Amino acid sequence: MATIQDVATQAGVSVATVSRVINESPRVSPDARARVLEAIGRLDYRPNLLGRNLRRTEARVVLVVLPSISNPFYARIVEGIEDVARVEGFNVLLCNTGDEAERERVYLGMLSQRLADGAILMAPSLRVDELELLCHAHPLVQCCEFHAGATVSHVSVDDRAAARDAVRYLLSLGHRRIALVASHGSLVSDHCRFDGYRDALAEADVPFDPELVAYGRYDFATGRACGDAFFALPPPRRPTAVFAISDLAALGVVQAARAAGLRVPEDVGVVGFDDIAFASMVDPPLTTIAQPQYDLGRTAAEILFRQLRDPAAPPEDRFLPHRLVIRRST
Amino acid sequence: MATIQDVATQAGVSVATVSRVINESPRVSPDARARVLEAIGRLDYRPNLLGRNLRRTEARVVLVVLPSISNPFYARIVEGIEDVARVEGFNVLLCNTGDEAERERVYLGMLSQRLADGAILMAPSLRVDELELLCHAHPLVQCCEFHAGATVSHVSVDDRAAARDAVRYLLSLGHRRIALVASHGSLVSDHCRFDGYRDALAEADVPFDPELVAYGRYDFATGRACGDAFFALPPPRRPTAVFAISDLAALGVVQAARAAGLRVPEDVGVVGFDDIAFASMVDPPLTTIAQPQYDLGRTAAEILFRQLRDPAAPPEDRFLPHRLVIRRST
DNA sequence: TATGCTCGTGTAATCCGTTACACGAGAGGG
DNA sequence: CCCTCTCGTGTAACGGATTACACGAGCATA
Repeated sequence: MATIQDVATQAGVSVATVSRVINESPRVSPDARARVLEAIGRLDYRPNLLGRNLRRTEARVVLVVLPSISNPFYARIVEGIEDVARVEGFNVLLCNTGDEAERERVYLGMLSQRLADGAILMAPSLRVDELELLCHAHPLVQCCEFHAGATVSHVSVDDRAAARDAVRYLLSLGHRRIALVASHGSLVSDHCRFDGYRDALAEADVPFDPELVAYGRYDFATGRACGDAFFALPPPRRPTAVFAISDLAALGVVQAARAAGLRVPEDVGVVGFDDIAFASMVDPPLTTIAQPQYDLGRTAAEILFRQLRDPAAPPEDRFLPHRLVIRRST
Repeated sequence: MATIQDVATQAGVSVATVSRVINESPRVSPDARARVLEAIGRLDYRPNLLGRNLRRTEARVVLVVLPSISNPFYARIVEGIEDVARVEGFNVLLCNTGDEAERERVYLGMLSQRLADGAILMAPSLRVDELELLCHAHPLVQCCEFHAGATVSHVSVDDRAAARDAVRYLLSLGHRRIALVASHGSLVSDHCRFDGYRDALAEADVPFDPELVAYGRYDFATGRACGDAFFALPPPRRPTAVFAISDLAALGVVQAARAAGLRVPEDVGVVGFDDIAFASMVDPPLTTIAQPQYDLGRTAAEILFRQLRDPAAPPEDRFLPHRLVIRRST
């Protein structure tokens, strides 16, 4: 593989001049530039970026840390991040943590090892203090999920308002027994969506009934299990509608309803959260709170690059608008 | 940020000794080792991997090139690749090409720029000659899709046999008007699945009817459009079953059937391909050909690392077993 | 003609580890 | 007591680029 030295020799100039041509410095005579370009072409020279990166102390890589890329909700966000990163000349390194804090730590260690310049965290399993420490040393952005109170940039929808909108809508359809598939992790969306649910009930003077809240994760199995529990309740206590913390969980609820011999939406209404592509592919198409996934990704990346350019920039908290998408599951 | 020199000074040894400790060379006295480890701890030293990588001329990165991570079929494969890469100490760089050959070229350029050591291609849009050229210079594995005849390693299921099994199964249910949602790209799965379809029809002496084949891509919209066309046919000509080239397309077909007032599976049977997680979450759960996605990823990675260790290793062609998963859409 | 610019270019230091080679000390054998 | 080995360690070259600094040439100004 040709090196910059080979090009220099071939073109009859010094390595400095070759480097200047590559980096489009104006201080190169047209003549020298032509000879260098010619040599580069002849030798099929491509700069060794390991050398450049070492010299510049940058990797031009951003970490995208998430529990699992198999969750289609993240996939679309990643595309938003990638599109911004590409125009900035950065690469996206995918970091599946499987929700293990230790794997997350290993990946984030790449920052201090200089293999990455910044990171976007989707659902941090790190403790707040670790996060804070880290963000003093490296550009960091939380996307969608975040630790409330941490002085780390973040971008997300207003989860509380979004959940409130979803439940208000169910109330407006006349539902009074509205169940919630929730999660009690340490992330804001867990709390906020729960709070939004209670907000809406309180507004409508519908008493909160703990029997109508089941906890789990954000996946299909959780929805199925919670749904099974809800629909096992005898008719007066059984919910007539379910608000699920994610579309995946909502799909599980729909399946549980069918298994219990209930029709959606006639016997039970279901609302999801996220608006993944699948929400509109299934039958019945899912009513859900749409998160602007692609824009969440883009925005997170934009904030990250701002911090990369100006390390002194203060952390930003950005909220993007959500949207209630009414389909046929309600 | 501390460098190896700082550690050396702090520990009262030379940088060589520090390096030996880090790389677990046996030629270090227990005493020196202890002092070095102590200094590393005190300074919170982490080796700058840019320096190491330059010296070793490796990036410890594998490229995973695919059209779109939003397709859940790929997501699971990526996890298989990642799990193997992690134990090898490699990172996975995600390369969404959006099916643009140019973007694919840019990403693969990272190989010659030393930012990556090898690549796994999911659905190459490069020409065969480019591929061949590339694989002489760098370890390369094609996963799932591949250019037939290219002397580049690959791992996939036997697409032709798989499609044959799917159609045989529909025939065994008594279907005679079996439609196919196909694709006419240059990839093998396009051809092979088509061939398998014809194989099965021929075996059963069912005449091939071009009216029952529609072409598109692998996505939901394709399935919907092709399904709409099929179900617009008047009853004697209308298919009683559809075999779709992917689960996503099958989902589109199911939606089209519903839109046409047809019940699945009573009026029309649908079989997909891939067995993505969603196939079992929808209603009716999809009968499909399961590809061992995770293992496809693992195997591709294993072949890649074999080639990385021994660049002279001959290309491998590996076929993994598929499986007909019968659910309720047939 | 001397002075001071600008311009183009080259030399060499630098980024940070890794490792070939050299060297001195101590052990063991003859 | 000398020779040979092994062991632990250090020095310095090296990987491939970037860039501060220096320098000579050419030109304009005084």
